[in-house]
Amino acid sequence: MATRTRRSQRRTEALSRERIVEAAVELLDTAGESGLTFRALTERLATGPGAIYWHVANKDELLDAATGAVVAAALAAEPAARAEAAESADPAELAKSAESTKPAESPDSPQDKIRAIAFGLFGAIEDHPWLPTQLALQLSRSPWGSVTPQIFESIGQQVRALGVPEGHWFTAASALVHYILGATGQNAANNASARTLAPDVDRAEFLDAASKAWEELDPDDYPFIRAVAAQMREHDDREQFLAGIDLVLTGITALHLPGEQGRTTPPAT
Amino acid sequence: MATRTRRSQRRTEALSRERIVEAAVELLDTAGESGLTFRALTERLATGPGAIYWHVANKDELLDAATGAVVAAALAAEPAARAEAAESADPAELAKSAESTKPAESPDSPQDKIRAIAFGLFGAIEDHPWLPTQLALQLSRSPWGSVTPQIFESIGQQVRALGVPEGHWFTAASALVHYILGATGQNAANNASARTLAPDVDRAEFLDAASKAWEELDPDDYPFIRAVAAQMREHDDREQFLAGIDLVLTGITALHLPGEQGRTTPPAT
DNA sequence: ACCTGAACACCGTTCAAGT
DNA sequence: ACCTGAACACCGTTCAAGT
Repeated sequence: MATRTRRSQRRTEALSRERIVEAAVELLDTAGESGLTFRALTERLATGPGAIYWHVANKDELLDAATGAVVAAALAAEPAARAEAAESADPAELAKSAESTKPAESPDSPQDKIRAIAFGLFGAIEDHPWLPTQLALQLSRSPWGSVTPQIFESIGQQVRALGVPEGHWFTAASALVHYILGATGQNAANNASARTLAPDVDRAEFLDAASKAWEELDPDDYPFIRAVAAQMREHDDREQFLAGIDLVLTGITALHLPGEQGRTTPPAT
Repeated sequence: MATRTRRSQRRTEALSRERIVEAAVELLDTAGESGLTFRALTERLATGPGAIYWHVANKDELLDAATGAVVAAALAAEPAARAEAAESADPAELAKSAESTKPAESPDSPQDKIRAIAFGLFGAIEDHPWLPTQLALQLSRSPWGSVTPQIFESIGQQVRALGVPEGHWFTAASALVHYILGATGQNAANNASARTLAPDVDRAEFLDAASKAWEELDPDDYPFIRAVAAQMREHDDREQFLAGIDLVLTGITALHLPGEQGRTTPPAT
């Protein structure tokens, strides 16, 4: 802890948009969304606010760039993500789901690639819990800004590879992306609140507490949540997340399967 | 336009948390998220900031209360929502999807109730475009605050009524809620950006412009989005939204159907 | 118990001035 | 072209004081 981000050191390197975005991500990671201010940024970069505004139009653009950088990294890490997931998840659980009666599906099937993309984003929130919130904010700022299309595109390509009829591409890709972003956001929030409420306590204990809180809800108003509280206690985040992906994938597959008994709506013609 | 929110008029009514939240919603609706400030609020309510802080802990709590009020209204409007939706959607489209080969399904089936809940929230964004963003922000503030559980519960009850095996309740309800919130957010953003970019132009022209922008993306980087751009031009928001709901419903139904050919993962035991 | 409103700390952003 | 840093407008929040 001798040379801890000495500002005199940094001063030598030239300021650039890239370095600013990098510093913004670091600040978001370590100090949270409220920790990213222009003053904190200028201190970290040893400059004045004017210098930052030379490279970046405003705070929103900076936030978008930070979000974009992290998402791009997560999507690029696709192949590695699966291995990492296997490593950090409960080995017993993983083995169980791997060996059981899964239908024939090639190792690099579109399904697997979709899971890999999803897992890449899911994993990114561990280091960047602010990601889902910023994705939502960016969506509201500019719906078809740069980040969402990246995710939509990478998922969409696999949807196409899945053999989904063209008329359903948009619907199928949207359903997957929305599920992924929603579940990712939910999980980031859970993590954050686990850390905030009890920083020293581990995840399992937090889930236990949360599940108890659920069980104490008014049975008349919240019968379902109460009933589901028990499941919550012993659920594994990654497993749950994957189960949701597979559920949506099942729905998508049904769009072009011959015997379409589960369908509730006609194709869009 | 004679007596337009005269402050002297209001002064007579006593200040209350309810009235503050009501004013906050109005401000959000008319002036957007950046328009809701304590100064604008004090002016509208003809008080000082201290008075507001007597009834409300801080801005986040106020935002949460506003979000909660609007969501509660949307969920309560369930039955009416369908009728309203039928009225404002393109009649030809609706008729088409209504008469065609839909499998036998009672008029008040869980599926229909889920669609009604979803439509209620979907419809609420017309008047309250800030809703999805605030839902996301509230989620990140307190994951199991008051609003999300309300939505989760009402969807969950129908999931149970659907006959989903208990082990999948959580997954099924989560998938639905995430899709609904995601699609709702996407749509709110589209509406907002349509209004911002071209306030005088109607929705169809905006979609046309957006779809053209998509078609101009680099074909090497965005083959899927380009391919899907054409679909986007002639898509109907509500129809698209419903198609996504039905896709997820199909996936859920497959969880407990006898011939489970679409499944890619074993049940959670 | 409920309300007033001046004051405080902090924020994003600007801009004349420097190199 | 790139950077400096004081200054500005505005924000959420506090709190001693009133009724």
